Parts: sequence; C-alpha cells; structure tokens
Amino acid sequence: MRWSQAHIPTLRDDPADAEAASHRLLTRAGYMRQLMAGVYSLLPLAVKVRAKIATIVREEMDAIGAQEFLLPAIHPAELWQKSGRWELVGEEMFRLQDRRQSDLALGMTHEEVFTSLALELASYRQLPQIWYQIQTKFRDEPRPKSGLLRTREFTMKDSYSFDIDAAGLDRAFDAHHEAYANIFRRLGLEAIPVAASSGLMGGTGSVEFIVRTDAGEDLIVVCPTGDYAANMEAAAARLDEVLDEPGELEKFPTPGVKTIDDLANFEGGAPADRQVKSLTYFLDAEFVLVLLRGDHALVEQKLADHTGALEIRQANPDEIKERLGAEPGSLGAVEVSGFRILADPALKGRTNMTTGANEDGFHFRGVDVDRDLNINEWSDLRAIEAGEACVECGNPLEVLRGIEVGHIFKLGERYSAAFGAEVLAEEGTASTIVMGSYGIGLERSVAALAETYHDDAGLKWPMQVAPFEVVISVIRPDDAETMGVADEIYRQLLAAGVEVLLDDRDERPGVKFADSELVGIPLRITVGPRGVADKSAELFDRRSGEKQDVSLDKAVGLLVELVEQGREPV
RNA sequence: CGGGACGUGGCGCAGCUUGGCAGCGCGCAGCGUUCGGGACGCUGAGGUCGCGGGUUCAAAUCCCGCCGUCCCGACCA
Repeated sequence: MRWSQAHIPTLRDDPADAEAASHRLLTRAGYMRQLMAGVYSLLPLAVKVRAKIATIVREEMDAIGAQEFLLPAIHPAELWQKSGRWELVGEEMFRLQDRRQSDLALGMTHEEVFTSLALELASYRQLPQIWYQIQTKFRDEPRPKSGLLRTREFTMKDSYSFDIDAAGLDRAFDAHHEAYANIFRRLGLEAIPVAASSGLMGGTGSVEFIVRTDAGEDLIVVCPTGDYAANMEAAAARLDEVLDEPGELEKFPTPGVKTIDDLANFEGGAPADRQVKSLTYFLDAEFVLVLLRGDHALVEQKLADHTGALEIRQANPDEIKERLGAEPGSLGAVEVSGFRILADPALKGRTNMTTGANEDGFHFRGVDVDRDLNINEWSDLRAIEAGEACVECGNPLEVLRGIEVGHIFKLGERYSAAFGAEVLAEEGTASTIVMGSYGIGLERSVAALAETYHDDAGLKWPMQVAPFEVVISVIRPDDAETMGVADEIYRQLLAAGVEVLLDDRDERPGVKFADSELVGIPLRITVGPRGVADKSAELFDRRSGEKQDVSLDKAVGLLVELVEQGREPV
C-alpha cells in the first residue's frame, strides 16, 4: 500500500474526552472514529489488526477441533423467553419490533441460538462438539467508556461446547483454557486467568482472562506465588484468628455517631474490626440485612451470586426507618427478626462486638454474634484488600487492575435443559447435553494491545498484530533516483510476502517519522538521497527503539528476516 | 438511574459574565521557497454556533424545554 493512497487520518491533537491511552491513540493514529456513545467505526488500520487477531483466534479454535459457524445478530423473542433470559437480562439487551409487532432482540450472546441448533444432535456418538463464530454482539451498556474497552456493539469470538457428561465438559473447558492461553500468548498479551463470578450466564464455574492495565475496570486478587488468582467479585482470603473476650450486651448512647469511623473515634466505641456493619438492601423487592465486619466492604456481585437476586439496590433512608426504626448510622441486627439476615463469615463466632441499636444515637456493645443475632445465612460477601493472606499459601495478596479479554464458563445444563437438548446415551436413555460457553472480545483485545504497547510517540504493535509490518519512509519522493530505490525495496518486500506501507507522501521527513511512530509500524526503513548516494538506508525498530544503518543490498534480506522472527513470538 | 461538566468549520479551542460583523491554532486547496525529526510565505475554501421555543430592534451570548457526549458513582458475560 502507498501511504499517499491509504486512508490513515492521523491527528495532531488528542481527541477530547479520550481518557484511556488506547482510546486516545487509536483515534489520533487514524484507527477508529466514534459514531455515538459506545459505538465506533473501525478504519482500515484497525480492520487489519482485528483481522490478524481473528486469524490467530481461528487457528487456535480449529486446533481444538472447533467448527466455525455464523449466526444471526437478530433474534426472535421466543428464543430468549425459552431460556428465561428475555425477562432476566433487562435493559442490557437491545430490543425492537418488526413490522408485524413481533418482539426481537439484538443478540448479546448466543447460547440460545446455538442450543436451538444443538437440538439436532441425537446421539452421544455425535458428541463432543465445539461450535464457534466470530460475530457482532450488542449490549446496551449503562455507561460505555474508554473507547473500545467498553462498547455497545462489538465483535466476539464465542464458542459453545456440547458434551455427554460433566467430565466431557471439563475436557472442553480445559481445552478452551489452553487455547485461550495460546491465543493471548501469541497476541502478545499477558492474560492472567482468574476465578470469576458467572453472573447472568449461570453455570457452575468460570475463568476470566485479565490483561493488566490501569485503564481496565476489573479488580483482581492475585497471589505473587502464582497459586491463587480471582476476580474481586469472587475472591477469598484467609481470615486471621481472632480471640474475643466475652461481653455483656449493653445499649449505650452515641450521639452524633453516623459512620464506622465515627464509632471508632468515639469514646467508649470500638475499632472498625470490632464493629458489625449493617447494610440494608432490596433483593428483587425483598428487604434484607447484610452484616459485615466494620472494616470490610461489601461486593454486591457476591450478594447477587449467593442469593440469585437479579435486581439489587440499597434501601433508602425512609424505607429503612419504616422497617428498622432508625436512620442509617444506628442500624443493627440485634433483636431483629422478620427479615432475611445474611452475614459474612468474618463475623462467625465473634463476641464483644459493637453495632447499631436501631435507635438513633444508640449502639450496642458486648454483642455476641451467635447469641444476639438471628443470622439466616452465612456467605462470603466481602471485598479483599491488598496484603490479606492468600487462602492457598498465606502470602500477602496483591490487588491489580485489568481488563477482561476472555471469559470461559461451565454452563452445565442451564440452556440445554430449557431447550430440551438431549441425546441418546450409550444405555439408550435420553441424556441432557452438558454445555460450556467461551468468549473473547476482539476489539477489546485490540484496545488491550494498544494499552499494553504504546509510548509517548504512539502505538508500538507487536509484529504479529501490526497493521503493516514495515514502512518505507521515502525522503524526497520527488527525487527520481531515491523513489526508484524505494520502489524496488517495496516490490521485493511485497514479493517476499511482507506487509509493507510505502510512505511516498510529499511530506517533510519529520512528519513521516512522527506518523509512522504514531501508527506504530514495527519496522521502518528510511530511504533518502543521502543514503542512496552511499548505498545505505536507516533501519528503525519501533519496538526496541534501535536504529542502524544497513547497506541497500542487504536491507530487504534483513527486513524479511526480522519480520519473520517477529511473527511468531516465543 | 444519581452527581458533575461540556456541545461554536475535519480536529483542538476562544468568544457567553456585560446581547451588536462568528474568531484563533492545527488540518485542507492553489502557488512559491524548503526538505534526514511535526518548515515558511502569499492566496483561498470551509460554520444550520446541538435542536426547538421564548425574551429583544438585535441572541453563539439571556430564559425554558429537549437531544447528544464525556467524567465520577450505581450497573455490567
């Protein structure tokens, strides 16, 4: 491709409101343009990067025996009603009606459609199957942000496994786990597999692949020894042994005390880890109390996962007053009954604790959790903090920020049962298919790569995903001899199968250098009258920043060698 | 959904307080000089000032409503 003919609209200034580095650079370097909130047009450079990612994904999926499909993006409501998700997913699904007023949805994932196709599987002899597609998904995110990191329309490689039993699912799941590790390694992404919450997908287990970046929105808990990693929404940590003194239940006045901190600083109060924090929530319209240690934070997803609640919201002060008789700040579960009370295990067996008395300006001290609180359910509900002890080895845990680029789920029979997807087993009896589903976000991978590989000058693609592998920067393209040399190198590189961009634009050298670095092409060879005169050219490696002069007759050979080395990273 | 901000040529912004010819930088087109790290001169094209209503002799500017976008939070496979 000649740069003078390529549509690469680079910008001198950063786009407004682009916070994430990938958002800013992909826009400035001419890879994408925003159309509306969470929706982006991909320009030719981005299409090339995305296509390379798709190729690597396909190769690894095919390697585990998966077969490629292409399903519709538009779905009839009945399909989603059958799985129950028409009601479950709420506003995140784009919904529309056709001219006959039939309800339709834009697919946000394809368990339903693939399961409907799996109805044609009739015998265990046809299993296992792994089916996949690379296809557009629509999700009406409440708050799209950070460019391609969170969009409302995006491409996903989604695959679905169909097995006769749980052991088969385990094999399919493990195969995907390994395929994903291969994919991300080949892409040049260091993706950490972490135990995760399954959320709306349902099922019995899931693993997310997280790429570390400050622009990400997931928090993960990782043990530096490598023996534990989990999303904050699913993470656990070892609790220190606590020995409490027994205490007598006693109500005492605490005027003006509204928060955990207030009570910790109050004369006669208690430190945060000796308080019971009482939160009030509505879980699908049911009022519940959630109890945590005073210094612990609630993870709402854990509450959702434990209870199966779809809609979770904090109760407001009026609703609380009506039910408990006090304002937030003086709430507690002592002598409370009639409401569901959930508690985090960090409170188990604790005595001599302090908590609100459900009377404004009063608290209880000497609270014995087992004796004084009517706890219905125990469940891990708290956020883990950096430095807590690993459940496996006791070493201090780290909390890292990252972006989810892949997620694999053991679905079990959630969808196959709803659709009646059964096969005849070896014994001749019907057996419900056991399913898994697995996703990789393509544009999100593009963004994760951009977040990982960039510097002040612009993007720095690894060779295997770069839109072009080599750029020839021609100094003085109006000089016939120089342009002739550049053209010859261009032809030889093309003939050698190298993806090369010939910068024949009538621009000054500085512009060409700056643009090639902004766009992030891994290798640049500069051909100018000065070099042509002494039969040399300058080779620049964008990734290492190294420059070297090479003789013209060796340039092509060296470039081809470097390109081929770069395409398959170790 | 709650809180905050913004919307003016392709991009980045000023002008709004105090109503009075719609501006600046970059980019773009033509010509010329330049040319190994984002050149310079001259000439020029390009704008329903987000949309609708109101106030006024007069609205980018003041008032009301709506829409859009971003940020924080809530939410999120």
